[in-house]
Amino acid sequence: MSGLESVNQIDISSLKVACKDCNLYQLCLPLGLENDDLERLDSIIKRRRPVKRHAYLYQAGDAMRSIYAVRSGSFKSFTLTDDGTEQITGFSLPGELIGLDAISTGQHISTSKALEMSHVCEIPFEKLEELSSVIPGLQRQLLRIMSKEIAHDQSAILLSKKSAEERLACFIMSLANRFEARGFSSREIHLTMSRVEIASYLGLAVETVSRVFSRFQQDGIMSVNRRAIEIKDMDEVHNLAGAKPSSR
Amino acid sequence: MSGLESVNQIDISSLKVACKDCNLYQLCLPLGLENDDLERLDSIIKRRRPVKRHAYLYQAGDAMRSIYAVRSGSFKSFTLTDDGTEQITGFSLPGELIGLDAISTGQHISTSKALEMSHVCEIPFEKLEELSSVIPGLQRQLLRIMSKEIAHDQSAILLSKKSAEERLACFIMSLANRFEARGFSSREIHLTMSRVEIASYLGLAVETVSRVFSRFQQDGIMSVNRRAIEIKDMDEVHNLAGAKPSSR
DNA sequence: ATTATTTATTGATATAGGTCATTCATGGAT
DNA sequence: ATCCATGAATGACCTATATCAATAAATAAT
Repeated sequence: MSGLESVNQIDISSLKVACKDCNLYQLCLPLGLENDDLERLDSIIKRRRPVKRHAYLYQAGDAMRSIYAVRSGSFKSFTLTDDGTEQITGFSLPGELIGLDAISTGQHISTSKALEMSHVCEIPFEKLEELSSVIPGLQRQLLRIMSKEIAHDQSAILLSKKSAEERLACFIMSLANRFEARGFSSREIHLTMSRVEIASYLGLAVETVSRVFSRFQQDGIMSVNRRAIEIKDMDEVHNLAGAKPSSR
Repeated sequence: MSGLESVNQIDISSLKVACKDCNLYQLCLPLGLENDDLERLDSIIKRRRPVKRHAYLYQAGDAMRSIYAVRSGSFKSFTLTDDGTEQITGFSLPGELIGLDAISTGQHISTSKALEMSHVCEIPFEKLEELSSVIPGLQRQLLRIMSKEIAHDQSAILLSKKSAEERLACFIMSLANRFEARGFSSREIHLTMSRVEIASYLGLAVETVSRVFSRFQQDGIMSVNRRAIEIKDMDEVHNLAGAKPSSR
């Protein structure tokens, strides 16, 4: 297979899938839309483009013109400290929208970077706003998605009150749930992010993340082989994740 | 002044202020709306009601029918652990909307409780949704407010990566900024929440919050007298808040 | 294939912040 | 005015997790 053919294949696979044929339909923005409405939404989606591993979707400070729906792959969102350290605020999976935090200021406040070869649908925000005032179902779904993001972020705020074990269990649990909703196994998880990235997101040291993974494995809760996780005792992960920090 | 008159007064002060006469106009939902549109929004706001100190606006599990705009006073949002400990996820000041996290599920996932005698405007969500598909400016503003909430929550996620001093500085800084936007002093702050509540929000022990406040006072950064804070060195608070956790 | 580089694990030690205990202040109730 | 209950501050001590250091395993580069 030549390089050129390969490029064509990518174009085909990434450009030709309309919302109505997308398997993420019921997780993504088009949920609830039918026929005409769906096609109108489809028509404003400027292009479905591939994003290479480690490529930026946008950077903090960029003007926000579009939001993005992840079609395949995964992304991390982060800000940088003065000394250049990444502060990861979240990970995005297929069907999730990226860039919603920038609507209010019109400028991206965080940077979004692909963790692996990924594809996104670019949705020009101005057109989306216009369209959603004409299509009630679209407005509805946009509000619901944003509300879900708020709810998710608030549960992430609770992380700062939890122990290292609880944090990691919450993280794995969240991934398992999200994978399951996407039709993947919730037991076997392939992590696309490094230990450093997990640690940054959870507010822990890398070494602590490693150690807690090892402990989980020793306790038979999950098997851990670098980025391949297999959850053996889902109930226990659930318990650990749900277990709230001790009170006095 | 008799009790009855007092009640009437409350009714007058809380019921008679239309959005167009509200001093929170430019911070709240009506921003950008004019004349007719503004009055239409005003007409769906079911009632402006007083909420006594320690009274609930809603509780986790309640069906979400309305969202609320704080007119005066302040609120805390929290969930409970198994053992009944409050996990505070945020505080709400005048002009801010409460309940946005419940749109996605239609059920409140957290409880909202007044920290002091407060007033809210109750906005039936169904009607708001209808109205915002007719009034583009309203849709716009609703999206902007939700986006701002997402951005704010994401900055709160960063707390779990910070030291106790940084967390408290961030907290004070956020309050100062929000008060300033509301036309209050950003230097002299009256905290309406207890040390326990601050500690819960920041994921620290009460004692740590006390100690850090004392340290801030010793260092001449602020004067602290129970709930009365006076910021002496705003730059230093800013530095501490902005100072990102050390990297290796 | 071989070497270099990144990523992950594990151990030893240090420390920030938690926990327990006591005292002091404050504001509401009697 | 006095008492009581609650909230806040401070000290002594301990523990969870960070930091430093070394090694191993897995990719990437030559």
